[in-house]
Amino acid sequence: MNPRSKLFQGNFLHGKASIFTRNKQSSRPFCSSDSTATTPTSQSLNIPSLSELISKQHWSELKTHLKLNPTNSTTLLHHLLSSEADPGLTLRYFNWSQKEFRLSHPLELSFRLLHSLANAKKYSKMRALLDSFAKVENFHSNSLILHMVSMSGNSFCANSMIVDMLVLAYVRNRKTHLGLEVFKRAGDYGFRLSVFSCNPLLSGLVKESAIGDVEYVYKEIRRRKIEPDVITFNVVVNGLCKVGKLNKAGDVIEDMKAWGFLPNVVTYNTLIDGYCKMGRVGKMYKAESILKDMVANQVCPNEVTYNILIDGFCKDENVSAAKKVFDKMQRQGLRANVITYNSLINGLCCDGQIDEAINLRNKMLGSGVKPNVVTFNVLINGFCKKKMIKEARELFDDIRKQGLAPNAITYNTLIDACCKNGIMEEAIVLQSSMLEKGIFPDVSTYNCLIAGLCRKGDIEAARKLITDMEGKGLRADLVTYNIIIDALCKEGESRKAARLLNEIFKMGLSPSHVTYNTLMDGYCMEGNLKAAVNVKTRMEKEGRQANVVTYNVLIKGFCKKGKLEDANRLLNEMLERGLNPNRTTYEVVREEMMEKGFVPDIEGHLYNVSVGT
DNA sequence: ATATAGTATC
Repeated sequence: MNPRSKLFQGNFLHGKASIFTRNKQSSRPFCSSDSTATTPTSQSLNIPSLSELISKQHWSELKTHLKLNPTNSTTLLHHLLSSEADPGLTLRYFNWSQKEFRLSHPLELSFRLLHSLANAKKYSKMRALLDSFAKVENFHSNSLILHMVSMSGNSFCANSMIVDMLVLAYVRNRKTHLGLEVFKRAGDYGFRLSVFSCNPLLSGLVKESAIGDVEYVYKEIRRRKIEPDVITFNVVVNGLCKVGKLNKAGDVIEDMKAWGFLPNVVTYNTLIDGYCKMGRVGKMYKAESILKDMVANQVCPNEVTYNILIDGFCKDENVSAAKKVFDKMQRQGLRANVITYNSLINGLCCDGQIDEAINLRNKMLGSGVKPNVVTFNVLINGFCKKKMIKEARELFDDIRKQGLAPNAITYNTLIDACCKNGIMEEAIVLQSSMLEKGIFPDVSTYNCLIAGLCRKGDIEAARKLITDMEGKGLRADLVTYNIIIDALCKEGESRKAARLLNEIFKMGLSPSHVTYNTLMDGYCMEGNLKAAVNVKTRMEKEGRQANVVTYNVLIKGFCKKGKLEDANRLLNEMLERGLNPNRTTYEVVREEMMEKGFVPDIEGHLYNVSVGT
């Protein structure tokens, strides 16, 4: 028996620090575990000759020696780890034996192997081993795992490295929350993590929109004095922007400057995109002022910067401003790419300028930029919005001629158009043809069809389709519920619709703005303004601020009942909260208030909206 | 390892 494993066992069983562990670590959380550590018994095995077989890589011969008793393979691993065996070879034996005998060696041995690989600087082998570990790992508690890591090796550096790589392995295998848990525990042990794990962890948390966790990790990076880099800050800024915490995103940029890091083009682009997508009144003005800041700080805008602004202006229903940015971009010597064209073509389509959109597509072809399936999707959508189904179908047929393939979004767009134009049969045919092409109808496909049936007032058929969909393993999502709620409201069954809110929570979903706004609209149509206002209160209690549509719905409801003073009060409240009135707001006010001789306080502002700023 | 475009519900 070798001294190392004896020490290991004593240490493990009694929870005392061995001479190999630092005093600091003796207070680590102790786990009484299923100690799978086996005491090596070499009597029955001829270790030297087996080691010889491994070094010669005579696997089949080795198999015949070991297969009588597979626990022998673990014993052999023990010996390899305790001897001077080459770690690379031990790793090969480790992988081979696990696969050959369909077993998992004790966790402790995996980590001892990692330590010996670390000593031999075989970092990519460590990553691969941890990656396969993270793939199957679900059941061990991370406190046990960290305990194992710290017990199975004596180098603090190697411990930190292994934990760092473990976080990365979890994140890469889409187990972000396990990665986060290890990150937290690593703090208890004092292990030093690096940007190589922290950045991907942050990025994974941003993708899951776990913004609270992003902020926690960011704080911990500062507290634990982990060296960040520009990317660390950029990811955090992105996370904050995605949930609309734009001021906090600005604070992080100030932090980074104080830390000695200069914001780069990605930092600025991220913040500009944040304002474009989540900003309120004057957001595009703000976006352009960030662009000016960026230039003043000698950071040169790139294609992405301009693409973000073009899309921002288009979504803000200001295509002419988007066109100006498009021209400016080319004057700066930057080439429009497929995303630039797609964004602007989409903007034109949404604005009803389908001919302009086609012209731009031709210009795109002329300048040698190849369209992709998105280009087709936005144009098909443009034609569909104009009820030009024939043209949309022609474009659909062109996709394959261009050597491209339609995707689920292409089909969904067409299916939705058929449903909206009363040709449900066509929609069903398209749905089955997508199956033939190996593109699986998704929840959106069903939502289009369900909405189509609801529009016809056939809620029963819609419910049947939901059952059908769930039979195919697709779960109803929030949009599905919103569609049903809308249908019930339109049938004058707002109370029934309201009961679906509880069902939404039961499904582990949470109602969105659309859900509440739809229900509010239902109550307004029934003339039950009190119930509608209660929905607004409930929504705000759930942490969802009223948006423009909320106000439009309520204002319309109050106007219909002749309560113009109340409608006016809501308009003011909307502006005070920094919300931008849109065309609908304007139309509601024009038609419902002005006609009754009532001039709302914000008429001047609405006038600007109506003519376009 | 970070930033940009397209479908369905109000």
